Amino acid sequence: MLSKKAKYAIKALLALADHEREEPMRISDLARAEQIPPKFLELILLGLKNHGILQSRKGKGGGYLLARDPADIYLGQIVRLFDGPLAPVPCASQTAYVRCADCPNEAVCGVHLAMKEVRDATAKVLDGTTLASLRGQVERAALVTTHS
Amino acid sequence: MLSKKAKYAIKALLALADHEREEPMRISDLARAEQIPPKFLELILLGLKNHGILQSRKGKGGGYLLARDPADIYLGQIVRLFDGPLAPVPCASQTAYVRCADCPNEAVCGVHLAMKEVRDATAKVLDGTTLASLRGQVERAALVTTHS
DNA sequence: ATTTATTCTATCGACTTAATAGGGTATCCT
DNA sequence: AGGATACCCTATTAAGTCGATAGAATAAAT
Repeated sequence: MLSKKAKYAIKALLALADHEREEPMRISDLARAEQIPPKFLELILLGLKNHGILQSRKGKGGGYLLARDPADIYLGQIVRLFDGPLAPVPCASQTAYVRCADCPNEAVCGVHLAMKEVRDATAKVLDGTTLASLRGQVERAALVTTHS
Repeated sequence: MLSKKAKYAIKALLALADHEREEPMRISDLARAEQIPPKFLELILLGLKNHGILQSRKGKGGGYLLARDPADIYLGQIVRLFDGPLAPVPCASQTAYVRCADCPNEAVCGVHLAMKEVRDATAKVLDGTTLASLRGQVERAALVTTHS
């Protein structure tokens, strides 16, 4: 399950990617636009900032803006930040591997083998999708919808 | 995250697939072999039985056995049974679709688009893996390990 | 200085998960 | 018949996580 935090984070980032660069957006405006509880969004944006994904400016005219090019912000990083490793089990994680205490030989563990495939498939999608590419997908989908 | 229930279920089912067919296994033996708390495993096997995946026999010489051929038991069904839909968000689920209350147009929602890809990738793996095929993978992995 | 807007810490209730307890019921064997 | 065996079922609990809110502190602009 994707947490609300991760979901809200992606929505907010997409909105920021759509917004003019170098032009900060306020928490309250973002919250209203994306239907997110403002104080909750506050926490999320702060987390994104502390991980170098967002920049912030305080005071009048301040707010949040992307710290990097949208083509350099991967969904995989966002999801891992809020929800932890992509792998369904720790022993199948590439970025946060933890051995199973009980498992005598992970190389011949059915659960391990199957879940490693799941984690690879998930990582292929999320580490292959950037804010920019996702924005492109949304635009193309909007065109299709309009034409019908 | 894969729950312990789902993890234990897969382990137990694999053990049953390895075991001679028509020959029941006791909860206590399965629990010892797979390092699972016996009373917890009891609950899990009962669930599998109530969904037609296992059969049971009571009394002396009783226990649990597979209700179908291992080639007809899909990991996707097991995981869904214990952990719910594979999709990270309800609006991306094929088997348990639920619309997002706040989302005005899901066709152009970035989260929806990305998570649908994740769910499809996950489903491709889990609905493409059976107890029999997984058993095969484990066997092949065991050969490789032995040869080195 | 005052306004604006982010920063930080603490807290809350609701829900879920992993596990255990304990009695009930069906079946087999002698 | 009757005990032993082993599954069946419901309830409970302790711990942890999640979504959300509160409120004061800090920094920047005018």
